[in-house]
Amino acid sequence: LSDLREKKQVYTIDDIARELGVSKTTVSRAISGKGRISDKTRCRVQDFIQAHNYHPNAVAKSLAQNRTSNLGLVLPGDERAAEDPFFQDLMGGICEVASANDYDVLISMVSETSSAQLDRILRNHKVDGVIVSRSTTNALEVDRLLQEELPFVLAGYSPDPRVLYVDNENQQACAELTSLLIERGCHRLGLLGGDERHYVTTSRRDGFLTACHQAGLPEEDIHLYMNLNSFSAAEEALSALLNWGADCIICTDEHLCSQALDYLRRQQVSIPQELRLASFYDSSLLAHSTPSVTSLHFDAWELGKAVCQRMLSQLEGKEVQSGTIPGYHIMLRDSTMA
Amino acid sequence: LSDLREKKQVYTIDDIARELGVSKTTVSRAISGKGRISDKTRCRVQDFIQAHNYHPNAVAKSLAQNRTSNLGLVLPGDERAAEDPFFQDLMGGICEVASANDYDVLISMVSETSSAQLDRILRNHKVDGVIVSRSTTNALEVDRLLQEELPFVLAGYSPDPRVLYVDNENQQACAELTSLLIERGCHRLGLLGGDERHYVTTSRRDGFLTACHQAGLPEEDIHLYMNLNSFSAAEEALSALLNWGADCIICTDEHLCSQALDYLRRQQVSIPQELRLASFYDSSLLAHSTPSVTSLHFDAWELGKAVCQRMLSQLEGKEVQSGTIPGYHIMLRDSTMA
DNA sequence: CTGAAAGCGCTTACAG
DNA sequence: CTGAAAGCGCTTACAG
Repeated sequence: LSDLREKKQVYTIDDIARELGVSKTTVSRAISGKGRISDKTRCRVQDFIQAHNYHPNAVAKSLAQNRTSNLGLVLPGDERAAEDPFFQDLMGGICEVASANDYDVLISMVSETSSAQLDRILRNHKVDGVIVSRSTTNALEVDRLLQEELPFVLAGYSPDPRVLYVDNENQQACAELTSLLIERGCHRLGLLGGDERHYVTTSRRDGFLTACHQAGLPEEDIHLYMNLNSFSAAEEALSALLNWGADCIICTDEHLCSQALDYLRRQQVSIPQELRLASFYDSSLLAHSTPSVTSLHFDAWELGKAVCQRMLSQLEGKEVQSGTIPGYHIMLRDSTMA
Repeated sequence: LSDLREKKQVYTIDDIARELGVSKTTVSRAISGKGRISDKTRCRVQDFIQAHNYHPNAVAKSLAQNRTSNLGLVLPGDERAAEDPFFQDLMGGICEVASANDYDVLISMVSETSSAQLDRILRNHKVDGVIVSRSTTNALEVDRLLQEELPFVLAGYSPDPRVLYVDNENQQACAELTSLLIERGCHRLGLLGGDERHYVTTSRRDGFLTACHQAGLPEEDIHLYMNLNSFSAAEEALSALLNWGADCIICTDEHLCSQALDYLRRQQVSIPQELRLASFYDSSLLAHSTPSVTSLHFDAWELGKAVCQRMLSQLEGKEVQSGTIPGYHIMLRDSTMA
C-alpha cells in the first residue's frame, strides 16, 4: 500500500477491503450507508477512509448506478446574453444547490441556429437532466429535450404545457409597478420592449398591459414599441414617444433602459421633471446612474436555486409542477419621483 | 431488439455485436478507428450504428480509459463578477473548443473563502484538467490544484512559475493606450484602479506606469488610486483627482469607468473639453454612452479558445508554456478627442 | 450482519 | 483481420 501512495495512485474500494480484511461489499455499504452493517465495522471503515483521504471514483459509481450525477445547463451563446448578469447569477444558484446535493453542472451553449453542444451531451448520456436558462418561441433545445424524454426544467416561462418551468412573478410584478406609476399620475405611457420571441419579454409586456387596462387607460394613451433589437431601432422608438408626448417610459430590460437614459440625456429631457423613466429589470447601473432609475428587482440567484431544487425533485421521482417563486422588490428611485 | 427500442432502452456495444454476428472488440474498433480492421467490417458496423442512432456510453468509456473527457472551469462566485461579461465570453470560447474536441465543461464557482465546489470535483475525479478564470494573490484554488497535481491552466496572468497561464497582452496594451494619450497632450494623469489582489489590475497598472515613465513624466504628475472597491471610495478618488487638476483619468475597468462617467456628469465636468477619460477595458456601455469612452478592446472569447486549446495540448502530453495571445484594439472615442 | 459473484458498457493487451 | 477474456471501480440482488 505504501507503494500506491508513492506512485500517487489512488485507493480503490478493493485496496481498502484487503487492508481491513473485509469484503468490498462491506466497504461499499459503510460508505453509502445503505444495507445492514454493524456500527463497529462501519466505523472501522470510515476511520480508514478518513485517515487515508479516500474518495470513491464517481465514474465507476455512475456506471454501476446508471446515473451520472451531472446536470446540463443550457446557456445562450450570443453576445447580448453575455452582457446580462442574469445568467451568471442563475448559474450561481444552480451550482450552489447542485453542489450541495452532490451533482455537478455541465455547460452547453446554444445559439438560435445550433444546439450542437447540447446534442453532444445528450447523445453521450452525460447528464441526468437539463436546465434551460431561457425560453424563446423558436428554441431548438426544447424540442430536442422533449423528443429525448430526458427530464428538464426551464428557468422562465413557457406556454407549452409539456414543459416544466419555474419563473419569477414577472407579469404580476410588472403590473404592480405599472399600476403604481399610473396612480402617481402617469397618463401617457410608452413601453420599450426587446425581442418578443423571448417569453420573458411577452410576460412583462402583458403585465404592463394588464395594469393599463385595469386602470382604464384608453388605448390611444398606451404606446408599445417592441422588438427593439438594435440601437437605432430603440432611438427611433424613443424619438417617436417624445414626439407623441409620453409622460412615462418603461423599458422591459435594463439594457434598453440605460440606452434610453443616455438618449434622453442627449435630448436634454430632464428626468423625472419632464418625463418619468422606469425599467422592468434592475441592475447596479440603473441603481447608481444619475438620475437613479426605478425598476423591479428580481433575485436570479434564488431563481437558480429553485429551478435546481425542482430538477432534483424530479430526478427523485417526485411529482413537480410549473409555477412561480415569490419575491421581487419595486425599487422606487429618482427617475419617477415627484 | 425491437423490444429494446420499444422500452426506450438504449443499444449497447453488445447488442450491436450480436446483431451483426461479430465480437464487441470488432465493434469497438470500428467505432474508435483504433486497431486493425477490414474496411468491409468497419463499414458494416458504422452503417448499423448510423441507422440505429447508436452512441457509445461516455461513462463506460471513461471508466475503461481512465479519463473523463471533462474539463473543470473555476468561476468567481461573487456579485461583482456576475456583472462582468468577461467570464461569460471566456466560457463561450472554452466551451466551443472543448465541445469540438469532445470534451465537456463542468462549472465550479468559488469565493474568496470557499473552494467547496472545486474540492468536490477534484475528489470525485470528475475532470481531467481545470481552467481557472481569474487569478488573485490569495486564490485558494491555485494552491489546491498544485497540491492535487492535476493539469490546470489559468486565463490571466500569474507571477507564480508553477502555474501555466495564457493572458491577453494587458500590460503592453495599457502602456500603448497611455502613451497615446500622453502624446496627445495629457500631462497630469490619474489612474483609478480596482482590487490589486487581482493580477489583471496590477498588470494594467504596470502598463500605465511603464508608459508614464517612458514618456519622462515626473512622479508628481502621476496619481494612483487603487483598490477602489466601493462606490464611495471611487468618488473620493475622483474628487481628489479633480481637485488636484488631472487632465486625464484612466480607469482599469469598465465598471469603474461608467461610475466615473456618471460622477463627472454630476460635477458638470465636460468631457473631453475639461478632462479626458479612458478605460483599460471596453464594454458596449462605454461604446454607446455620451460621450463614448476611449478604451481597450480585448476578445475574451478568443482568450477562452486559446486557454482551452492549451489545456487540451497539455492533456495530450505536449509541452506547453505560459504566454500571451496577440490581438487587442485601441478604441479611440469621443472622451479623449481634441 | 457479511461476502462471493454478477453486472454496469466500454477498452485493450494477448493469442490466433 | 478477428475474438475471448480480463479489467476499469463501483453497486446490488442473492445466499448464508
